[in-house]
Amino acid sequence: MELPIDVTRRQSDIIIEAARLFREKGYLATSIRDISEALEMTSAALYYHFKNKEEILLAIMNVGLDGLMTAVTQAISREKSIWERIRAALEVHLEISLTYQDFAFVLLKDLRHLSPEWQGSIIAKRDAYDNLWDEMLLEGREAGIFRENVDLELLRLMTFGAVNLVISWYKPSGVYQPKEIADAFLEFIGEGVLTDQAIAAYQILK
Amino acid sequence: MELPIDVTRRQSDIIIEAARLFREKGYLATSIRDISEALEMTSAALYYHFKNKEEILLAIMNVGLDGLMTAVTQAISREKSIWERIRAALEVHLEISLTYQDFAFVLLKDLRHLSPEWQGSIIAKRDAYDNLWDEMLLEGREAGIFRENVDLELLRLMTFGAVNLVISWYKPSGVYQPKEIADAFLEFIGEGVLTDQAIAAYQILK
DNA sequence: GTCTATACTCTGATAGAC
DNA sequence: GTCTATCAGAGTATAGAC
Repeated sequence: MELPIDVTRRQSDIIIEAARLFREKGYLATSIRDISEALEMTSAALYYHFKNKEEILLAIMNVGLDGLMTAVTQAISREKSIWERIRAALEVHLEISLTYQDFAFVLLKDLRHLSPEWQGSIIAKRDAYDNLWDEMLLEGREAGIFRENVDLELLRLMTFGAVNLVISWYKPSGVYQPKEIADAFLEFIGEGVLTDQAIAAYQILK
Repeated sequence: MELPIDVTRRQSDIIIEAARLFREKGYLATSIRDISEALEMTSAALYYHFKNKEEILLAIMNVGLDGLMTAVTQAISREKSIWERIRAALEVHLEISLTYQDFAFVLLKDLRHLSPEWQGSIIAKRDAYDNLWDEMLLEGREAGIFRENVDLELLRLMTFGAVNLVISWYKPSGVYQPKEIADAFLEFIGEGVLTDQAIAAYQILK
């Protein structure tokens, strides 16, 4: 697994293992010793690579958000129509969230364990990602994809909410792949929010 | 606030205050001293009322689940048609979850901090509640309320998922009341899962 | 970069007086 | 039923040798 930011090889090992443990046991329930033992090093050695436990949490969150933002931005830029951009964004969002489940999980659950200053920096990054979606959904509405009465912020929240639900079931070994789940999801919410015109277009694309 | 199970007055105080703190700071981040100081007593005094910290968590979960089960069961028994029973169950589920938010929150987030044995007892109780819903939704499908292709377990999961989303925004001081939110939710998912016949019936009932 | 050793703090929990 | 006093253990983090 390659991490998208400027960290040393050893830092990257620590981030990946810590994310796994934070997900498995929770941030507070995971001790510095748990992490170091899983990496077959002493707890003191960890402090050479990170200033403290909180900085490991911060690194996990930054890696997770940067990875998601980069992947979704790239996916969007490859598509021409707004409909295809939304579909691709959903698929890649799901794919990244499911592939890097530990990061997605920590991002969702452990913001409160960051000090207020760091919390602010992560929230700002998350807001930028949310904005990307809101702009895309707005463009979608202007293009007549969504019914007039659909609240777009609510739609984004429900979309992310559904994705988070999926994270709690999904096993990488299972039969469903992110693309299939994204399609099933579009189908499920489809009749509720999409216009007849959009549904017809979707049938053609499949 | 009256608690529905057999606890002393002081135990009830502790349960309510602990639930508030567990929600605010998290179970592990809340110390026995935090709870006792909030109640203006010493940490040792707490141990007269509960054997240990875990038993407080268990009591919160039992109170929360019993309260939900009782309220929803009663609401269902008051309604005649399956459609009205489902609508009433949704409304009361929301109302209880929003009125006793601390309990709902702890129930959702802190199961992992219970020892395996206690976890089993809470999961069994939760399964009984889920079953109540599944039976009701099944009856609804047999009565022709839901489209044939709707997966009922998925519907329940998405319903609870949406409710959980609401819990994270809802402020009791706000303008929206549980009944209004339940109606808005029915409207939102309505066109996706309900049959035309059910929608028509719903319009009449409003 | 990693180790040993250790300082310091906070935690859950108990004993025993009142 | 609540208190004072206290303990054992675990937690984060650091100092300094290699």
